Amino acid sequence: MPAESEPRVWGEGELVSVLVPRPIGTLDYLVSQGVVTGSVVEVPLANSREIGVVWGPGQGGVERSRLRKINRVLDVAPLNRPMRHFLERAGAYTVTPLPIMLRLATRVPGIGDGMPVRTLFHPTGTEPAKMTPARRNVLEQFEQRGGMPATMSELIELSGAGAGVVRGLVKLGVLAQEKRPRDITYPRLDPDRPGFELTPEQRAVADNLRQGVASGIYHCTLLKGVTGSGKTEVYLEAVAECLRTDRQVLVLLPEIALTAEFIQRIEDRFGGRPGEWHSGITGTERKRLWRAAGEGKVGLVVGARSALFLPFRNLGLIIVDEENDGSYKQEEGALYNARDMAVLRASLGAARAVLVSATPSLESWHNVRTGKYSRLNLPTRIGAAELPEIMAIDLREARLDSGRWISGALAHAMRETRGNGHQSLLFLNRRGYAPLTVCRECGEQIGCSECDTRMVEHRFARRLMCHLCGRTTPIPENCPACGADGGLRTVGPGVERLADEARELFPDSRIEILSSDFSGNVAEFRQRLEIVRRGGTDIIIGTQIIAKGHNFPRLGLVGAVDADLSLHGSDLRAAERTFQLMTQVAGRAGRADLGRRGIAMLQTWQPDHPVIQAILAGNDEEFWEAEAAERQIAGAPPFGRYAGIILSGNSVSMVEEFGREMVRRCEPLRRIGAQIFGPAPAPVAKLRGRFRFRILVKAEREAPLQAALLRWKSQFRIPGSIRIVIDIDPQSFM
DNA sequence: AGCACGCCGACT
DNA sequence: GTCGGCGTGCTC
Repeated sequence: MPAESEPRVWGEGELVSVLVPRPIGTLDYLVSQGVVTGSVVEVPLANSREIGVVWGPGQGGVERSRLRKINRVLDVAPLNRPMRHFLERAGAYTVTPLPIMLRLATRVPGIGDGMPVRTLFHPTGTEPAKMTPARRNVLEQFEQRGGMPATMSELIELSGAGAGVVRGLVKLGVLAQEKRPRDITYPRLDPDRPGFELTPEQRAVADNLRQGVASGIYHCTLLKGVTGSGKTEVYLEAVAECLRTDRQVLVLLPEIALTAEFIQRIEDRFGGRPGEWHSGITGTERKRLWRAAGEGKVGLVVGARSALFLPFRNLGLIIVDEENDGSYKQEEGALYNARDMAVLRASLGAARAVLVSATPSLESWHNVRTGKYSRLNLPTRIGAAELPEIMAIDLREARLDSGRWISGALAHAMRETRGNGHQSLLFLNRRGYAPLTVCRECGEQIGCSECDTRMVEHRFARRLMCHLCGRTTPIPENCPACGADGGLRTVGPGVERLADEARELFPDSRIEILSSDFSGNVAEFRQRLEIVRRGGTDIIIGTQIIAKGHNFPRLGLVGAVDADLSLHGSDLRAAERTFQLMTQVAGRAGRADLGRRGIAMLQTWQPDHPVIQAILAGNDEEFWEAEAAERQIAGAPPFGRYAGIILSGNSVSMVEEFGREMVRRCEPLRRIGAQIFGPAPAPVAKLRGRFRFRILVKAEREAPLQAALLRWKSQFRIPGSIRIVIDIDPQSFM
């Protein structure tokens, strides 16, 4: 890391090294106008241009005659030192080349366009030679607004004339136009508006977090609170403190669908909307927020994991809500875990990190235990709501007919809940109608042509869909393998099919399906949620998406239709995930004052399984202890570390052979005591038409894994037809 | 990553 | 004869 205390300034004719988002990394350029380290610049590169960042002094080694000049310095704030440092460190940790890290931070379309402008029109006072009705209409608008300038869209709207009329008037010199910066600022959030009424327990935790923020030094806190304990209200006090000291706050949420509800809470608390950043945010708004973050002109940003790469000027606090959520791990492109990177970013910028969850990840739990993080607890539910009564339904005794998934006991409880005027929620973590279509004649299971997966029937859309690549096909009449007519059968339940069953059982009930299939349209999803929340639905049928912090005040019963779903399989985190999911889903029930305790029912084939038992007992500490002990024996995270190396290409034999060659020459890895497994077909052996193999590297926690991986990889000349991706801390290892 | 250069197959 | 496939190499 280059030592640097003050931002270094360079003047005309001096040599700087510029990081560009291309694999070459840094290149030397001549300074044409003053720049500092971190300045965002446009440079000529081959026969095109590229946006880059001044990274340090020129490295030399290239003849001066071959050096080119920086085209221009962009009118945006330079990337500050903590930001540059963060990109370097995050890249080093995830074994991601720096140019790709830079891309994460600067890939904002139109970033170089300068301040957004808008064109305003106002009359010059001259009369048009020829007055037409349309022209008169336009000019009258100005009289009505006392000569105030107007935008084109305002004029069209108010006068009913076309844009051509306005442009014509400009041409005649009757109207003048001028460009003004469209400086829509983010509202100042007021931390001193009266907050929520906090209980003494909440107040104590909030005070602790607040003092931490005020201290101005890095620390990470795990905020563990049962569902309904008011975690959000509590950490918003830390947000308020940070805003008070004029530093910026980033709140990360795992799911876009959660942002609308969250932003409303922010508005209620601070009297203004925060900046919002996720894949659903469009061009102009992205540009505006990126710029404002760098200038320190937005106090609070709420966003998905990619918001972590906004160039904050003065970040004081990062909140990671639902920190255990698997979607914080980016699985494509740059592979990073936003939760871990958030902690890294906080530590480099003297900021606080707060990881929030009802059911923390084992990693965070372990970090508390070893003293790396501290922990604050909110064990009590607020209001009259109590933890639900949790019971298991033994599916072996339920004797369900084939094609049925709602047991008699669950149906009975649903009927009672309805009778009490409350809502039931059925949880099933499977989108679509049926996860599998098989041919009864030949046994063919319809799969995706490009991926190693089964096609999932979506009856609503009348198509089969691959949940990995998104490819869809019409539902075939005949078996695509043997051609048999009418032999295709759907197997297993998805939420759509479960809804059919519920409709049959409760024909008079209003039923709503909530799954990520609808989150493509955020507005629609939000509307559906609102209807559900207001009690416009009797039975909610949902996937994982409903386990993530939505508030359903009228919910009386939660039924986990298949509590075993993620227990099978050899995934190391399966037990942890099931525990978290079930606990959170169970926690949905009885959040508000329903006058009676909520009920959670887990349908399971293995009621004696330790995970099911731990959920029934509501004893999470016991669960973590047991899980940690098993991981320690296995040398698995967080006690050891894994890295996955995914090789992909169009030729199976070529990819596999290259993988074998890599394993054969693994001296650099052996030297740090790592174990190497594979190459084996990757968990998804074929994706978008490319065949994938995986090599698994297992190392001790303190071993210099990243450096060894780089040394190892640099031994090989990788053919252009093969792609290699290194995945540090993969989510699944098998 | 782009983009040009360059060397071999099937076409107006 | 040319158009165009994508392998190789370069970008301060």
